[in-house]
Amino acid sequence: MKTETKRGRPRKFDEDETLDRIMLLFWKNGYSATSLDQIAETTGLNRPSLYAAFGSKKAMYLKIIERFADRMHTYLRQAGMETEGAAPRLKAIMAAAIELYTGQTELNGAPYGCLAISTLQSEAVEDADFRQALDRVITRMDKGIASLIRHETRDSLTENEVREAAQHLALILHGLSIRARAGENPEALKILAESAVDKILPGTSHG
Amino acid sequence: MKTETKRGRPRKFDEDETLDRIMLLFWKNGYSATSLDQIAETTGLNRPSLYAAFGSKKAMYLKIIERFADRMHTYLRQAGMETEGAAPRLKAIMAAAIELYTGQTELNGAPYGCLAISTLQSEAVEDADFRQALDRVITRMDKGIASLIRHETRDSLTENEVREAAQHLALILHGLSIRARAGENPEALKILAESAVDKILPGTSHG
DNA sequence: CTATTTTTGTGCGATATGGTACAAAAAAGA
DNA sequence: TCTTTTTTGTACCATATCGCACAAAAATAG
Repeated sequence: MKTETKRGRPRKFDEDETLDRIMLLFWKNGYSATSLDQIAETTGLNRPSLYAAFGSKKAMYLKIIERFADRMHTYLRQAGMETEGAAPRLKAIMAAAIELYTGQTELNGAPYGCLAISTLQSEAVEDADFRQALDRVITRMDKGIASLIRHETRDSLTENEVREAAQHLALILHGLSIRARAGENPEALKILAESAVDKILPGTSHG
Repeated sequence: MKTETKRGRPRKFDEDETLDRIMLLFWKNGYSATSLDQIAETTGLNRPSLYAAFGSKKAMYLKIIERFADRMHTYLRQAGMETEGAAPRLKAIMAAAIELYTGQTELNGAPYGCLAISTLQSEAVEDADFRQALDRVITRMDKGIASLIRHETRDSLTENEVREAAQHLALILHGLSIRARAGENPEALKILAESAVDKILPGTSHG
């Protein structure tokens, strides 16, 4: 624990809180439409301080994406642990994701969808770093869901079935993020998510 | 047919070809990251001409989105008519969409995903016109797929089953667009799409 | 108290931005 | 030919953009 041993003038701001504010800006406007002036205003910092702390606008954004992905991971994992069985856990995870997408969590009170899905795409062609960040987020979601399915359905599914079901559910989830940002009804999205799990997870009763 | 009856100086450019070039720019860079200078350069027109012909940057973009949705509609409809039966038609449509998303059509030779899904989202929160445009594109896709399913499975499905399956497939399709723009393998996406149809369409054999 | 280190804040610089005024150009009408 | 209409192209405007010098400020170390 290294505390209070730094030499120079102390920082006037809390780094985590500042990153949260910047995240909300990027989440609302996207990357290109967010300016350093806006960031400076909502954080109360001036540009040189921002630049010194986080580097360029791009570095700031990519750091925030990574941070978001981490938080999302733990948030969804936690949501999945409140029930048992593959299908119920998957449904709980998807319901939790939809709640976040539609602005019903403390992380974001507005229906902005998934930060990565909503804002990374438009920049993904011109800049390879953005494209890779997007692909990492997707792959991470695939693997996370696959790991849950694999764990909950020991030996009853082949590895291919597990991975395929996980990708199908991730595809659905990303589609739901888009609809959340398009302003669609949260409850309707939850119903879609539930029935999607029933259809996609092998061995579940098909209505 | 009113031709060659206009009074003033003739236009130096073909409107359709020009819109195509602008579309590709927006498709690549997104809305905010595309400048009028870039548009002027790739079209060979200067800004006043562009402005006179299409209005503001925003009007230009929204017109191009609408035009894209129309083309996509006819393109997918045509792809679906080359087979018979609900599942084969849906698979053909999804395969065609993936080919377009991954840059294997003459409309776009690069893997940019769906123009609307890729570029509309980031602007959808700040500007209600963009959000509505996004929602229209989504709803149109829902209805198009539902209409096909309804037509191909007369009486064997309830209206609710039809609409739900259509929305599930649209969700998958939008997820696939994201993955295409993220650079994922087109053949892998096609396999995912095929198996998704098998799982989602009621009454199809479940692997 | 002095030197050192780090952050802050003012201010700037070079360029890019969306949009437009205005005159020249190119067609048709009379 | 002379007017009218429409498009073109130059030049411009006000502002916004990202990024950075540079000195003052605020802490610690000796």
